[in-house]
Amino acid sequence: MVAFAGCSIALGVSLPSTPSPEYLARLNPEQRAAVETLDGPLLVLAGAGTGKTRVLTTRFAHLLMTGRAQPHQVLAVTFTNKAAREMRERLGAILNRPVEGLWLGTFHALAARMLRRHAELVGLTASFTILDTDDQTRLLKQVMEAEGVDLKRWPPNGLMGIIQRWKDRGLTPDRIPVAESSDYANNRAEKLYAAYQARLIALNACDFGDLLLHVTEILRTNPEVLASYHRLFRYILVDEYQDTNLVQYLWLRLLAQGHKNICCVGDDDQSIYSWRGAEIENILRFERDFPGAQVVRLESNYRSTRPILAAAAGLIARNEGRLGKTLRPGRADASGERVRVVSLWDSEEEARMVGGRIEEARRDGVQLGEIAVLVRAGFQTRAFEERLITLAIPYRVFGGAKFYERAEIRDAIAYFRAMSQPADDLAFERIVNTPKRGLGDTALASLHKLAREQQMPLRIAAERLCQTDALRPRPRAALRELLENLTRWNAGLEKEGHVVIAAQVLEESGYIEMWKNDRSIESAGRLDNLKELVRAMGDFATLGAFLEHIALVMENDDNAEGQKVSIMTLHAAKGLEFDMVFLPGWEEGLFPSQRSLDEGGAKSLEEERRLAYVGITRARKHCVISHAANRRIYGNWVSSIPSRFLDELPEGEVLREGGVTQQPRMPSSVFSAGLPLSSQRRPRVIEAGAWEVDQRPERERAFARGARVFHQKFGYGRVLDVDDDKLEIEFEKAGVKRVLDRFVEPA
DNA sequence: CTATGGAATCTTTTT
DNA sequence: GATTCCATAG
Repeated sequence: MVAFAGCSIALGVSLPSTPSPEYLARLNPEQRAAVETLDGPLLVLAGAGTGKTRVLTTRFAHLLMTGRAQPHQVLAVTFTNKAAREMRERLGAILNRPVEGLWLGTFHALAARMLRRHAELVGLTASFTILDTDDQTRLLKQVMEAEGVDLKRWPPNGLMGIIQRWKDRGLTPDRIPVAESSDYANNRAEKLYAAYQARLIALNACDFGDLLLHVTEILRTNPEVLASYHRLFRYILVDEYQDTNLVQYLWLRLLAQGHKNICCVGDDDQSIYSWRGAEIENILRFERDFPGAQVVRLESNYRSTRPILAAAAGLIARNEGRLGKTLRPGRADASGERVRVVSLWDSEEEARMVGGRIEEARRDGVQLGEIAVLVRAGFQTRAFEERLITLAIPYRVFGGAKFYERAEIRDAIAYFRAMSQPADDLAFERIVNTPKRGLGDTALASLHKLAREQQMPLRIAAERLCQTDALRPRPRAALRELLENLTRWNAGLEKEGHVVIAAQVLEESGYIEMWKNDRSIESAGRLDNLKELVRAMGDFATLGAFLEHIALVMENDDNAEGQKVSIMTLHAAKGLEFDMVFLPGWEEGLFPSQRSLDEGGAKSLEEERRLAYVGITRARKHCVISHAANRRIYGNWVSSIPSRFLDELPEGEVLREGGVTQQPRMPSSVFSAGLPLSSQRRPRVIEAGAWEVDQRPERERAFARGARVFHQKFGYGRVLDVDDDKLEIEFEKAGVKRVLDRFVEPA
C-alpha cells in the first residue's frame, strides 16, 4: 500500500508524535479537534471569523505530515478559485515547499479534470469546450427557435433558469419526475432541455452545470470508474459545504463511499446562495447522510468586538432552521463600541453620511483599505461612488464588467476556438462575419440549412458549400478564405506556438483592422485589451490550457494597488473582513428584498437574515447600519419603512442615531463639519437637497479642449472634445472615454 | 447590411 | 436613469 513513513521523509519533516508540531500548537482546542479527527465523516461547523481556512489547510498538511496520504490522494474542493489558491499557498507555507500534483480546486475545475478523462462515456471527446453563460443562452435560443417556441412569450432566460436548477439537482432530461415538468412553453420544457443537451453533445461542448452533471452520471453508471477514484482518494476535504447544491452533494457522496473520510467545513448561518441552487439542507442533514459522523463546532471568533458579535447573534437567533452555534469573542480586546443604526431622510443623505464618516475615519488614521460599504443590490453602489468621487476618496467597486466578458475578448476567443475546435459552431458563428466579410443572412441561411440536413458542424458544411455554386462568387471567396485561414492557423500551432499564432489570427483575420477603422471612443481600449489577451496567453503552456483557464477562472484581474474603500454587494463580501463596515439601505423591500420574499416566502426571509448576519460579521471594530426614508430607484423616488432586521437587533448592543420622522435638512451639518478643503473646493447646488428639482450647477467650470484633468477611476487624461456636460477624454491609462464633467477635476 | 429609435428591463452571480 | 435588445426604415 502506501509507505507511511516514506512520505514524511520525502517532505523532510520528522514524524509528529509528541511533542506536537508547531503548526498544531498554534490552534485552539476546538480547531485542533477539527484537524486531528482524521477517520470517518466529520462536519466542522465554523462560525464567521473562527479560523476556518486555517483549520482546513492545517488539516490537509496534517494528513500529509502524518503520512496518512500522499498529496494526490487528497481531494480538496472549494467554490472559488481564490479559496483554492489560498489553500494551495498556505499549504505550501506549512509544508515549507510548493506542493505539486494535488487534486485541489473548485468543484467545476475538478469536475472538468475528471470529465476530460472519461469524456467518451457521455458522448464527448477529451477536448470538449466549456461554454460561458452567453454561449449557453445563444444556444438555447437557437434550440427554442428550431422548436418553434414563441420567444416573446417564453424568454430563453426563464428556461435557462429551469434547466440550470434541474442540473443543480443532478437531473438529466430522462430523470425529470413527471410532477416536475414545468408548464413552461406549454409543457415543453423537458423536451427543450433534451434538445439543448443533444445540441451540446453535437457541439462537443458543456455548460457549467454539465461538468458536475456528467461526472456524477459517469460515477453512478460506471462502477469501475467509481472504484478507481475510491482507490485514489483516501481523504476528502470540502470548503463552504453550506453552499453545495444537490449534484455536488451526490458527487461527493459517491466519492466518499470508498474510505468515508470526508470532512466538510461550513456554516449554515452563512448560506446565502439558494437562488443558485445551493441547498442548506445538505449541511443540516450531514449527520444523517454520513452515519457515524462527528461534529466539531468552531465558536471562538477572533475577528470582531463583543458588541458586533452580540448584534449578529441576536439577529441570527431569529432563524428557525439552523444547527445552532454561538460565537464567543476570542480576542483579548473584546470590548469596543456599539453597532450604530443611523436613520436618514433619503439615499443621498445616506451617501453623504457614509462619505463624511469615512473622511472622519481617515483623519483618525483608519486605512481606506480597511473600510467597506456593503450593499444588497448592485444599483446601490452608484450613490456611494458619486459621493466618494466628490470627496476625492479612492474607492474600488468589486464585481463590475469582467475582462473576459468584453466583446472584443470574446470575439478573439471565438477565433481561437473555431480554429482548434471544428465542431464549435457557436464560435464559428460568432466570427464567420466578424469583421464583415459580406456574409449576410442569405449566405448564413444556406449554410445552416446544409449543416442541419447533413447533421454536420457548420465549419464542415461551409467547406462543402464552397465546393458547390450555391453561393454567389463574392461570399464564396470570402468564406473560402476564412476556412483556409482557420486550417492554416491551426496547423501552425505546433510549430509557432499559440502566442504567435494568436497574434497572427487577430492580424490576418482583419479583426485588428476592424477596430482600427472603428472611430468610436472605445476602440483604442479594445485594441489594448486584445494586446493584453495575447500577452496573458503566454502564461499558459498550450492553447487548450488557456481556454480552460478563461472558461473556469473568469477572474477580475484588476490591480488592487493602493488603499481604497471597497464597495460591493453583501454576497461578494462573504469571506472578507474590514475594520469598518457600512451597511446602508436596510429598508423593507430592499433588504429584505421584496422580490426574494415574493418568490421564496419564509425560507427566503431567513436567507435574507443570514445575509444580514454575513454583513455584520464582516466588521472587526466598527459597524454602521443605515436606512433612508426615501430612495431613488431607477429614476423615481420611492418611500420605504425601516427594515424589520433593525428591530431584531438586540437593543443593548446598538446605538440609534436620528429619527425616522426626520425632516429634510440643509446639508450644513454635514457640509461644515470640518471637511477637508479638498471636498469643499467646488460646492455643488445638488447639496441643497435632492428632492428639489434638479438644478444643474452653472457651468462655472467648463473644461476646455486640451485641458489636463483627473478622474477618480480612470486617472489623468486630456480633454479631446466637449459636448455640453459630457467630455471626451483621452486617459493615460484607460484610453478614450466619455464622462460627465462633474466626475473630473482639473489636474 | 447598417443606423436609428423605441421598448423592455433592472437582486444576489463563487463557476 | 441607463443599458441593451429588437424592429423598422433607409
